[in-house]
Amino acid sequence: MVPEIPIGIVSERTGVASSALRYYESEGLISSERSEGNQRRYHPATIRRISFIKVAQQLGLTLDEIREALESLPENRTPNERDWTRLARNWRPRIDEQIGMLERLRDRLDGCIGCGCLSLRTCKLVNPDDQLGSHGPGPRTIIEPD
Amino acid sequence: MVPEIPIGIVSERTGVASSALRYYESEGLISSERSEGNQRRYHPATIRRISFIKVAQQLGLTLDEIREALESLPENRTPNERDWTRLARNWRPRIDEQIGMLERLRDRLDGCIGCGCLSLRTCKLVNPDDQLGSHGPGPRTIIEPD
DNA sequence: CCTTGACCTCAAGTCAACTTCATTTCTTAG
DNA sequence: CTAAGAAATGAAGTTGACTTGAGGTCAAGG
Repeated sequence: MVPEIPIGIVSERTGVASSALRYYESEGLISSERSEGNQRRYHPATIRRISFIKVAQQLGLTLDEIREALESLPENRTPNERDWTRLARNWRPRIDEQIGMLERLRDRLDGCIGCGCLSLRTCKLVNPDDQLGSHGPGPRTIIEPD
Repeated sequence: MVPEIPIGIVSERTGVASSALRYYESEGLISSERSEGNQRRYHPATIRRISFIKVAQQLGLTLDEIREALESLPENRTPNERDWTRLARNWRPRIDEQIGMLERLRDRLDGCIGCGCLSLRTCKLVNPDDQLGSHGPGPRTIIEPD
């Protein structure tokens, strides 16, 4: 018998509204048991799961993608350190990529917007590798590495 | 008489769909003149403006915020280097902040998610400065500096 | 002149991620 | 035991940022 936490407390602890928690459940991101009177009771590990969801959202992942990531967790037991660490490590490249994108943006914005070249297809910020159209139309630099 | 560019070309050059350009106009982010036959004709400077909008979106700004930023540009003349540079500089802190947030995330994710402390309000990732509730409920670290 | 493709407008639709509402049921402190 | 406050449900509404659709106009090549 694990302590079971009501939705209000989970909401308070995670900063996620109760309505959002119900929504997450309807979307298959989290689960709950029910009390005698049909109210949700959460396993403490669910709080970690919810924190994970929030962090993932900060990274720009959609709930769909997050659910997919969460599906790699074991269902028959409470996820342990190793499980979570594995998940976290998968994000490393994604985080590095985002940081790189922002650094490029920062380092070039002044000169690039300032000089007006942001309007040209030859701009390094907009087309870092000069491969125009290689990934469909439009500026792409900010998303792609040098 | 400045060369006036039709919407399709602007779309092609910026990678923004024509429908989106019309939408931006309806939202007051860009403007256009009209041809004899009532078709939109854009000033070349508008392309730079649109690129700016795209970059700003990458930074997570809403169109509302972007419009506000753009309103600081002069309306009676084509914005020059100085105008754009000033705008770009305003973003510097914002970009730095985002980079910082991601670096903190990267540096702590392994240990933090791994050890399970992500579920606790004392976690550094979730509450870096231990000022619980100082900005409303919920984890905030990823958004705030050390 | 005709056809094709680019444009026009306005209304409505879409998608993600929730929130709000109305109504009913639990749970718990006094 | 009772009243207040927390929770449940299902449907509908919201917000941001566009896209799609219907029905009509414009512009250019053959």
